[in-house]
Amino acid sequence: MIKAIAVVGPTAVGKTSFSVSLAKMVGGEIISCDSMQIYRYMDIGTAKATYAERCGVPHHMIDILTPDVKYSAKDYAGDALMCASDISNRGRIPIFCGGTGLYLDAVRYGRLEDDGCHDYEYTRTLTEQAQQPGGVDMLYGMLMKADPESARTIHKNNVRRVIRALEIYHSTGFTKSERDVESKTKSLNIDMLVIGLCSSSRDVLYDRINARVDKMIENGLANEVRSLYEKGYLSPDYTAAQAIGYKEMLPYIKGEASLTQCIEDLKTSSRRYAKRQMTWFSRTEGIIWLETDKCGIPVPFETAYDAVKSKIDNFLSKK
RNA sequence: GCCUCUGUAGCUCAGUUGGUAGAGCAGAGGACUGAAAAUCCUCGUGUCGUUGGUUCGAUUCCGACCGGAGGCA
Repeated sequence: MIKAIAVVGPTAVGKTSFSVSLAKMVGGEIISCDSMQIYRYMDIGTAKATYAERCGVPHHMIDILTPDVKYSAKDYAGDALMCASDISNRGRIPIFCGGTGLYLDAVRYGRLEDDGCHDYEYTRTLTEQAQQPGGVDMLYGMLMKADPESARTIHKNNVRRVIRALEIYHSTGFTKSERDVESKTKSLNIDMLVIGLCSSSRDVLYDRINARVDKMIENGLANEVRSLYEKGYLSPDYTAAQAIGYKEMLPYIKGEASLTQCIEDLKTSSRRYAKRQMTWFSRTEGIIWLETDKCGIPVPFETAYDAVKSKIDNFLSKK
């Protein structure tokens, strides 16, 4: 069983600096848990830790793919677990750090074996059917028949998830609900202490987000987006093109919107994203919350660390 | 100076043939097991510019005034 620490929380809350200090404190290495930092050339917009910010602490799962490659939670779970295992074998502590809740859950609870639960031909057909008039209701009707339990928890307008549930049933013969129950009860490969960073107030966090966006612009976000666009990396069907910062800046690069407008949109998207992350992590099992700022000033690491030190010591020493 | 249009939710605007109003966006809350920085769900009382008048009753009709836009001089 691998022992790992995770540092999670909404965007701009201060995960990067906390995790680096923590790594130095406990002798750890960072495993990024971020669906967009895995892509190369997307540095400013994804707020990757700079070389200086890393302070010599090794960072993994960053810059592993070009932005035209599709990646998934399952891929991440496999790759990240290998990293963690390697770090652990070298006698160091793997520290997951990032804001992609699903990826972290995939590491903790996901299934790693490839059991052929994909059928791209099938999902393409369903996606086309969803575009037809009445298609959404038809797909939902199919799901109610195949997997009534999932149908109860998935809203019919959430076409993506309706289709995913249908795909699972179609390609494995098991319903999504059956598989979920199974993965909830299986034994885990990793024991994780999850520390959730949060802000003393919503306003403080939002101020930090807005300021960070302004900083990204200063640091040349527009040029980064332009360069990706020119290389064809922001084609709408790439996962990377969904990244906040890139999709908001694109209208400016294309000359379709003003810079001011795009910056506003980028700030709005980031704030909403932060809210979704907080909702997600508020339901994360065993999470320990830690306030990392007061009145807009980050708390010194030592002060924050003191609040969780005993829990970390306990966790690391228990066999 | 005169004429026309306009003033309704934080923003952009509907609407009420007179019975105190509703969309989109923003905002708030929530869901989430192989696309997740994605996807989806729920939530709408605001001196209807101000002030007089007509009316049982005015945000709606009439007048004046104060903003804004355009036109003529």
